[in-house]
Amino acid sequence: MARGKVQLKRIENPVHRQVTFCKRRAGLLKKAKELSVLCDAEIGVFIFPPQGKLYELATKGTMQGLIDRYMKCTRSFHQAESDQMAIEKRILESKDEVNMMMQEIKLLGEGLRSIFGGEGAMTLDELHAMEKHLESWIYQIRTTKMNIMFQEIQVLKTKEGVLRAENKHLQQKQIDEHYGSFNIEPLTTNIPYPLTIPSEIYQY
Amino acid sequence: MARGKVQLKRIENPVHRQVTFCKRRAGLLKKAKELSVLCDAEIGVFIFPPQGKLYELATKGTMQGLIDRYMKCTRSFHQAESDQMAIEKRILESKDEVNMMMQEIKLLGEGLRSIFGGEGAMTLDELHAMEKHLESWIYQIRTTKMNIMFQEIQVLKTKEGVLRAENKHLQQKQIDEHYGSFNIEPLTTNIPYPLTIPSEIYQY
DNA sequence: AACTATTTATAAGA
DNA sequence: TTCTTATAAATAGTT
Repeated sequence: MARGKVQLKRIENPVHRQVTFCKRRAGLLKKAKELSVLCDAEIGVFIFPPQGKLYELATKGTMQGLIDRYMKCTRSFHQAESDQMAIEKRILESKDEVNMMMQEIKLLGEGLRSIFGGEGAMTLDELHAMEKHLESWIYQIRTTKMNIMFQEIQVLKTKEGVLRAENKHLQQKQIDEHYGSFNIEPLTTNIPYPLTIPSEIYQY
Repeated sequence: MARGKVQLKRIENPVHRQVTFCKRRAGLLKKAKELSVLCDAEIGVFIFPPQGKLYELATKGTMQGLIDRYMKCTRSFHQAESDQMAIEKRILESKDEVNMMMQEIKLLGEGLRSIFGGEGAMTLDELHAMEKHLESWIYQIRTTKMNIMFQEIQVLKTKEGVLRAENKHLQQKQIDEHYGSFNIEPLTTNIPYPLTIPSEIYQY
C-alpha cells in the first residue's frame, strides 16, 4: 500500500514475504484491538504462518473462552446438526471398518475349515472345538451384548426425540431469548445396562 | 482516520458505534484475507459484537479445523479440553485401534497361509496356539466394537444432557445476560485393551 | 450508501 | 529486524 500497489497473491520472494508478514500481522492485530475497544466487541484472531508458529490475540478474556463461545453459537444456530452428523458419520465409518474386519475373519475361518476338512483325521476334534468356540463367541457375545447396547441406544434416541420436540415447542414461545448461559447439570438418568454374559464362555 | 483522529476508547453514540463497527469489521476481515493470501498463512478471526451475533472468517479450511490446530498448539499449556474435543479424540483413538487390528489381521492371514499352505501337517500344539490366538482375536474385536458403541451411547447421553439443560433454561426463563462457559464432565471410559499377539505363534 | 479530507498502513529502499 | 518516506488504503465525518 505504498510505493506501488501490491498484487493480491502469494509473495514468492521468501524474504519479502517474511517482512510483509511481520508488518501486516502487526497491522492486523492492531486493527483488531482498535475495533474491539471502539465498538466494545470481543475479538479473537489466530494466525498460523506456514512454518507453524502460532500468533494469537483475544481481546477481553481468553482464547479458550472465545472458542467456547464460538462453539456455543455455532451449535445453537446453524451448525448444530452437521456437527452431530459428522460425529455420527465417523462412528458409522468405524463400524464399517469393524464389519470389514469381521468379513476377513469369516474368510480366514472358512480357509481354515477347508484346509482341515480335507485332512480329516487327527485334528478334527481340535478344529471342531475351534469352530464351536468361534460360533459361541461370535454368536453369544456379539449378539447378546450388542443387542443390549443397541436397545440402550434406541432408548436414548427416543428420549432425544422427545426432548427435541419439547425444546422446539418451548423455543417457539420465547424466540427473544437467544443468548443465555447453558448450564449443564449432571445427567440424572443413568440407566444401568446389564452387561451380564455367562462367564462359562471364557473357560475354554 | 480521516476527517479527524479518533480516540482509542469506546464510542458512546450507539449509531456512530454501529457504523464504525460495520466499516472496521469489513476492513479487518479484508486485511486478514490479504495477509493470508500474501503470506500463505492460515488465519481465523471471530468477532462478537455486544449484541451477540457472530462474525467469523477462516482462511483455508474451516474454523473447526483452526480451532483443532489451536488446541493442538496450546494444549500443553491449557489442559482443559472441551467435551467435543474429548469425543473427537476418542473417536480417533478408536480408529487407531481399528487400524492396528487391521494390521494384525493381515499379519495373521499371512501367518495362516504360511503354516497351512506350505506344510499341511498341523500339530496339536499348533492348533492350540491357533485356538488361543483366535480367542484373543475375538476378544479384541468384541472390545473394539463395544468401545465404538459405548462412544455412541456417550454421544447420545451428551446430547440428552444438552437438550435437558436447554429445556430447563427455557422453562425457567431466567434473563441472565452473561455468557458462561460450557463444561461437561470428562468422559471417563477409556477402556484399554491389549493388542498383543505373540509372534511365537508362527514358530510352531 | 456515497463521498472526500485526512489519517493510517505499508512497500520499497537503506 | 528497524527506520524512513512516498504512496496506497482505510475510514470519520458529512451528505
